[in-house]
Amino acid sequence: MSIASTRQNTKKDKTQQLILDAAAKCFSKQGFHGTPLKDIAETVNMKTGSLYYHFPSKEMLMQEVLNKSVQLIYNTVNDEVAKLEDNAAFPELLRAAIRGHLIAILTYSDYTSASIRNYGQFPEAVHLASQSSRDDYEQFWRDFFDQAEAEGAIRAGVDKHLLRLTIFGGMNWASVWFESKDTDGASVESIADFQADLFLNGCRP
Amino acid sequence: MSIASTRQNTKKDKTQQLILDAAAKCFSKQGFHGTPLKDIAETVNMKTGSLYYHFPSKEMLMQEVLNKSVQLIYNTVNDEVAKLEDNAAFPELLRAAIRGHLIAILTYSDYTSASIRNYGQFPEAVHLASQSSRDDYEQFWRDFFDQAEAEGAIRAGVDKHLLRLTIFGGMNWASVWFESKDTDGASVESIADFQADLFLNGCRP
DNA sequence: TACTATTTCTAATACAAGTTAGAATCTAAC
DNA sequence: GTTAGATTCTAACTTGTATTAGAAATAGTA
Repeated sequence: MSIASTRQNTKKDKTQQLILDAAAKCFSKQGFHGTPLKDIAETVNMKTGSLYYHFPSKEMLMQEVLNKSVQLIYNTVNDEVAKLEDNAAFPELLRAAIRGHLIAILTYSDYTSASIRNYGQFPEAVHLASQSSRDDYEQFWRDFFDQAEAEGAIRAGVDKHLLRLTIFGGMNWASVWFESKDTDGASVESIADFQADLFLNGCRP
Repeated sequence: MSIASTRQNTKKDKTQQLILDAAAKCFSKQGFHGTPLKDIAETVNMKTGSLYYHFPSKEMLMQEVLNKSVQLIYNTVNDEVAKLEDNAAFPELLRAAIRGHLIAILTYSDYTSASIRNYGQFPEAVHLASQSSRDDYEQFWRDFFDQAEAEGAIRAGVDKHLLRLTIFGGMNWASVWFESKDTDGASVESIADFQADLFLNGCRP
């Protein structure tokens, strides 16, 4: 209802996007409660009150940022997986899914880390508004590991639930440490390859 | 200067601990900026102003919570590792270190998730005050993997830096999802065993 | 140019929150 | 029981912030 459908190129939509971008950037750095609307307004060269012509409340702004974040991640993961051959095996699929998740998280880091870092803290209404999208994405990964297990691609005795949560942790945590290393650090692809390899094969010789 | 030394059993120290506990609980749930002092005061049946008899500012409260959090984690990890035989091999050591980190994170979850979840958001002064402790703990893990590599316990080509960051992610993320599952979910020990096994051997058959 | 709709600004409101000073209360020792 | 010290409360002050209503300005159109 909010991302794909409001893609007209009217001037109004354009400034709405600018405001949303500014909000994502501020929220990601200072948190929801730590960000005054004044900061967001200044980022787009506006006065605070003017924001209300485009958004009904600060909470709604956060809601849009969170929704867009989930959409971006889900779409990117789907894209990366879709690039593979139809008969791709589990290791390739996992590598692609991790790559997609990391690309989204680290490319659109304003949106995703605004969401990931402060998810626990914003109001219940914001949580509820993104619940179904997040459930969909979670289900994607559930199905993914279910199928892998059915194919015998996962070692017996491995708890799929903990597996998914641990992999999520490894990926999402990257949004915390990745940033100061714009050029010198590892590339997103190489991080994805590393993590996929680690989760598949471990670090032992 | 703050944790071990102020362990007298005077009434003053006791209420200071109560306030610190309340602050940790509130901060962990609502974040630093999202927590009014009123909430902390009510948790210990006080009026807001009375807190200032024990703490000079809200920021200092956060600082103490963060410091205690780092200490708790580091100490617990050391304890778990120290329980092992002197000649314990890398897999056992890693399992113990992960167990310690998770025990700390999930047992003292008020303190640790107050710190982990909002670390990026609180004022610079708070960051600086905990910098050295955090550096020490990070160095512990660096040394740990350096030695493992020297012993040939880590597969050639595995990036130790990414390895440490990814393992940290897997562990720290547990502070986000672990909580509603007090009894029905996996125990802390079993989570630690699972994660150690995953990072060591991967999930493939 | 004049008129209308869109967008932004100004200024005020209302309330919440961190902090402080001094009064009030409680505790414990003499 | 009185008194001194420790602890908490009351009541203010100041600042900041989300939100709103209406004025001003801008842009587009006939």
